[in-house]
Amino acid sequence: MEYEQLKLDNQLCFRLYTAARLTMGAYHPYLDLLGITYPQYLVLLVLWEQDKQPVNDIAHKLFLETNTVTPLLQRMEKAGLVKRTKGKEDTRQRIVSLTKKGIEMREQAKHIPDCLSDEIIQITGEEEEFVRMIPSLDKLIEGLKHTTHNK
Amino acid sequence: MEYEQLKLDNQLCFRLYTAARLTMGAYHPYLDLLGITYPQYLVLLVLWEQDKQPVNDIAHKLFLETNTVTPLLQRMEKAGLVKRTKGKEDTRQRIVSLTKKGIEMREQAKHIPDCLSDEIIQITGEEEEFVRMIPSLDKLIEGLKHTTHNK
DNA sequence: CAAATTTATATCGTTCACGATGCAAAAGTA
DNA sequence: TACTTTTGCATCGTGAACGATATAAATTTG
Repeated sequence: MEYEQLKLDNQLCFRLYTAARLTMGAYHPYLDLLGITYPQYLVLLVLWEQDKQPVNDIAHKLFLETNTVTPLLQRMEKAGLVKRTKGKEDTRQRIVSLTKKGIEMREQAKHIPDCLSDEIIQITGEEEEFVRMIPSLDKLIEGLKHTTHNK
Repeated sequence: MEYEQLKLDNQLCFRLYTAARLTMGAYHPYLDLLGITYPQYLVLLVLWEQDKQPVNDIAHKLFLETNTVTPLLQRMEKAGLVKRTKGKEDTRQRIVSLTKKGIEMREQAKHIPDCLSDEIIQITGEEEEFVRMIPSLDKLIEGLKHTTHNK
């Protein structure tokens, strides 16, 4: 049993990695209709809650690096979802704001979370159990932020 | 409250996505010492449990597509961790086997899971709570496999 | 057995994710 | 005020992830 810990079956991270990918897969049909990807959907969630934010704020809320978010925003700008303007007080900043198209997409996206819940319930007969993981996941995320590499 | 469901705070998938990325980040310092990435580590876990498997079996165990795993294996072959030989009964198959270097790495990787557990415990004062998520994650993953897009 | 279909893997193009690095503007310091 | 450091964002290179497509070998069918 010397290598027992190295079995895939014993690994939490592998579950998170897999569950995250498959969940994003489940979003795919809905996001395809809107012509956006899951990370782009996340950016929209952030902007729908509060429009006109600098790149840094968006990256921080998504726990991503700015060098991931910048090209993401460039693609979204090319797709006509957002526009990026120079900051006024701090000209280093790029303020990201929603276009008309980006604002209107909220209405079409409104039902996605419920669609997904329904699908999960229909397939697994469960929902409560998964929602109950949220506080644990938040605690884990909060802890992982203070890991050597994630600081 | 019309858009309440579209808040980042209410999204399970966002937690999974973030937790998975940050957990992989926590593995980073350990895997760097071995010169491998997290997905490469997963492939090694699979091969350490059973050497000499076709690409398809590896992909299936990791819930990945073969067009993700093939380039991954090519990089691992270039790094001298595995070799890929033509299958004998079925010549379409590529049998992936560990090299000496790949076999020996198991010894160096042996303590990684415990190192990570210790780190999590030290930071969050918790471990049980996260381990308790595993059955729920497995149930979720099993369900998600039967989603339209993940079939 | 020959033709059609399926299967195993590979290749290509696009989008993330992120380390390393660069650059200009802002902030701090002498 | 001149100089140094920090900050905000961008660019580049590498490694995933995956859809679409290609190709050859196996399997099924007629």
